[in-house]
Amino acid sequence: MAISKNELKKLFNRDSYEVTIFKENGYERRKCKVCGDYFWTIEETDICGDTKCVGGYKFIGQTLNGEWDFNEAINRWCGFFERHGHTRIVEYPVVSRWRSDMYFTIASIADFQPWVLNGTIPPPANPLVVPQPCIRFNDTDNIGRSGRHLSCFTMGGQHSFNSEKQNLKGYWMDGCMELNFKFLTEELRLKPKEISYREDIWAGGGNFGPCIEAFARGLEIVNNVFMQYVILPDGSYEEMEMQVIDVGWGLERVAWFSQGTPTVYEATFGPVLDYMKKQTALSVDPAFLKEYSLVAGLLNVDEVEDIEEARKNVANMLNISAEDLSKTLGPLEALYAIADHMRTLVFATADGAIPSNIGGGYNLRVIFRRALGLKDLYNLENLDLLEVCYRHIDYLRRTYPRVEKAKGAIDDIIEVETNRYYDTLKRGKRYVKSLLEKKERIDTETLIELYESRGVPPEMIKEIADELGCTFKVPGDFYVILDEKRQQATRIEPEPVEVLIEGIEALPPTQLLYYSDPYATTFEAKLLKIIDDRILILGKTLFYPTGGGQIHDEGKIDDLKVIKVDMIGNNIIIHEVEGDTSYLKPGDIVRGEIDQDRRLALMRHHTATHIVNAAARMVLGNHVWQSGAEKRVGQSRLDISHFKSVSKDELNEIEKITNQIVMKNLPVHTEWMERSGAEKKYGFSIYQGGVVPGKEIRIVDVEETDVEACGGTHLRFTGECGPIKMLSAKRIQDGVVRLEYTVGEPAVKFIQNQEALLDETAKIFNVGISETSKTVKRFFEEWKQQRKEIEHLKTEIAMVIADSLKSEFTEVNNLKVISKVLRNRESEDLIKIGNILCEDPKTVAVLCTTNESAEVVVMTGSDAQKEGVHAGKIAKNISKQLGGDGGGKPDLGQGGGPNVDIAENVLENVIDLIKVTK
RNA sequence: GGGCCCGUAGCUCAGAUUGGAAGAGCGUCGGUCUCGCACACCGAAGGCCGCGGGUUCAAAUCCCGCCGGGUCCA
Repeated sequence: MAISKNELKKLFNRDSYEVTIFKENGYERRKCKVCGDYFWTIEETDICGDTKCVGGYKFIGQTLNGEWDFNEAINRWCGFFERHGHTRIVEYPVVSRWRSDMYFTIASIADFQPWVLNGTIPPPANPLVVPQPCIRFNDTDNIGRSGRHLSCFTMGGQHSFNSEKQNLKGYWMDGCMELNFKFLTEELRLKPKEISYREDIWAGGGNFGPCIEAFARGLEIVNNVFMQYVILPDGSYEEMEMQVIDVGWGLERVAWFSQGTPTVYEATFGPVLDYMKKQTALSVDPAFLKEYSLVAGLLNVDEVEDIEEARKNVANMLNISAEDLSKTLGPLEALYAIADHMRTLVFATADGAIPSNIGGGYNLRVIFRRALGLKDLYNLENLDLLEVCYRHIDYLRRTYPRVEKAKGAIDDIIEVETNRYYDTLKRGKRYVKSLLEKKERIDTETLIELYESRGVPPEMIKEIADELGCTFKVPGDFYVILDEKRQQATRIEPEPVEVLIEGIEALPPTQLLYYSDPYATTFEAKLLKIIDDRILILGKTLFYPTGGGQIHDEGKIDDLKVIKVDMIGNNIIIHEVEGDTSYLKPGDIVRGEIDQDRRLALMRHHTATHIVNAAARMVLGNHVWQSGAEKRVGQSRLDISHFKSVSKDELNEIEKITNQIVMKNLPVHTEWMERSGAEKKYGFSIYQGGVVPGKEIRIVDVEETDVEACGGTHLRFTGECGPIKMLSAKRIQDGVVRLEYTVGEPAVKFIQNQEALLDETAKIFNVGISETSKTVKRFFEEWKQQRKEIEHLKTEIAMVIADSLKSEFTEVNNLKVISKVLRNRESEDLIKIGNILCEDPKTVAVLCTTNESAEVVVMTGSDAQKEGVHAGKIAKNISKQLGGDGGGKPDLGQGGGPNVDIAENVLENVIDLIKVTK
């Protein structure tokens, strides 16, 4: 960002922050003597109220409002704002499929980005509140230990939108702070003097604005953010057209504050944590826990350099050693973390995310493995993670009924992931053990390889080394080196070059004829523009452009062949044609005709894709989401999220169901709908294909089967698909399975081809098709059998030949040199013969066989080697003479060359050679 | 989306840098021992070195592509 926070601060002064509620209640502006920030208070104090500044939490053990549990906190909070003119909207999924720039919903405002904030569509209500479950993975190390960090939390989004252009009029700072004050005093029953408000700046995503943090009893309860300015590319800034109140209440935190429990976890996980404590028979002295939690607010890796260091300080304050502190709290912190991690997994699974090694799935895998690791570290055998998930579901569904959807897959996911984790551990341990036993030095390079490729952290190596009694020290800079390596690896990818064709901005959007009648083949249209003599832009068109995973139509415009169709800019379709366009000029009426066979094939594949998607969900479970697709003429593919490979049986089942849907001949309805209306009616599962831009979206509804937002061309009835033949299911990534299939005529052709292959195979063996596999198996077995027999026979032949050669030696320097050219043998045979000959240690065997080329094997007995005869060198020399090359070791040399004819001659001179090459 | 690692006997893996005879341990089967079993000892069987190309006289080994699995990160 071009402007620093300090520079931004200068833009706002006392007047920027003094809202009506401050004036009315006599709040005065003061400067905090600890942090130096300005804040507003009624009290005679010069400390702002932040946890750090007041020296820890002051609300633990106190309640004011009747102890709201998690669900009640949400209802109370929503209820308050509903009574004060807000509409409560249904929360969005935690998996942010409507956005391509993030995997998980990280804040309530994300629900409205980009479509609402950029003015494409109006907000669903104004002002509104939404209890939005969010997932963040940036503080995982703190979870369980800080007492307040969570990987999944509910952000109570309080939003008010202001835009003249769109005629949106909500409240701004005065109204916001009034509501804030009211909630804190009337609902949470805080006294006005207990509340202090700190001035700050909020900046993010190219926007910034003032914000006011509310503190009470040593806890920041909420940050009121006012999105007001946008930063321009040149570093300057201007007022946003749409100004938004973005207040994100941490509703877990509200529940915590209301109950005054030692940590946020007790307040949030309710019965789940009780169950976990009971299962593990874990208890910590409540008095100690309270004392600890009062100062635990100071533990925060963000603001304290080193969490270990911070813990030492806390231990000091409690008058115990850091080790004792860890020992006492470790297991409890593990429970907290496990509870948090499983809750995140529940939410994510309910919305269709899956642990994997890619994308957001990796974060899920990491936290799940962290949970398993903690469970093992503290020997929490009686803790059944699946049961923890079920209890979370049971508790959460009171507010979020949709978490029930996690039930379908979470048992399988946990089983698969658990096995994977322990398999990896086992493999890693075995490997490290073998390294250590071989007494190999484990240098930093090996450490990095172990970590990055085998998932073995250095700490584990240390553990294994200790077990084996080896010495091993984890280099202190290990993670630093890793970091550096990563920074080197991260290159900034070049922005995709925007294809901007000059002069098209002025053109109106092309009228899309393919939607009104996808079966139409000809049309007439006015030519608006010709670019580079090959790109035509028409006023309207039947040609479908590449998009939404469906490739473009082909056909003719007049007599020009259309080879490519794309949509650019503001819904303008460009046709790339082949041929002479010189006769055309803008304003001409042209006649278009699309290739109907191709279009129909594409429609069959597209409608079939929706059917396959639905069938996959039926067979594999509701966690299945589309994660990519490509619809072509001959065959198509659909990538789905699934946590293991799809078996052949499952694929067959999918194939069966898809064809049943086809045979039912269900109607396919298409309809344009307003975005939020469609979301309300069908839910977020309509975004199977990912991001769909625009105010209005097109809904494709395959009756009783599948509803998706989709811009493709579709059939009227499923029966028109014809046969759907599933071709394959491959796991292209962990967590993603690619289904390939073909539809209609190409499906028939494929089946016929398969049959032909089988026929051909059966014919070779001269058996019926039903006998083929049996026969092939028998042939393969026999082939192996006979190969072995040949092997034995070769050995016997070698013995015979060796026997006959034994006496054919020439004595040189007390060595027995045997050289012989054999016909039609293999070097393998020569080695066998040589082996027998060299049982006599004085032997030097030089053997050659001639087929299309000559192969040479030279072998030496032990005495010959002692004399310095080098088989490899001799083989090399001979092979070179034969026009090739060779080499080898002192006892065995091999080589060969193409000059078969002179083999005899070359070997005749071998004796001289031995003398020379000694 | 990017990077890295691994596919060799039923299982777990060596061999790969430096191309030159496919190995070990466990398991299986047989034998010795025993009334019998286990142990111990002796022996044997068991390999399209993931698949397909390329380089080479020669590839488990080097290069390219594919398939299957694993792992670290944005």
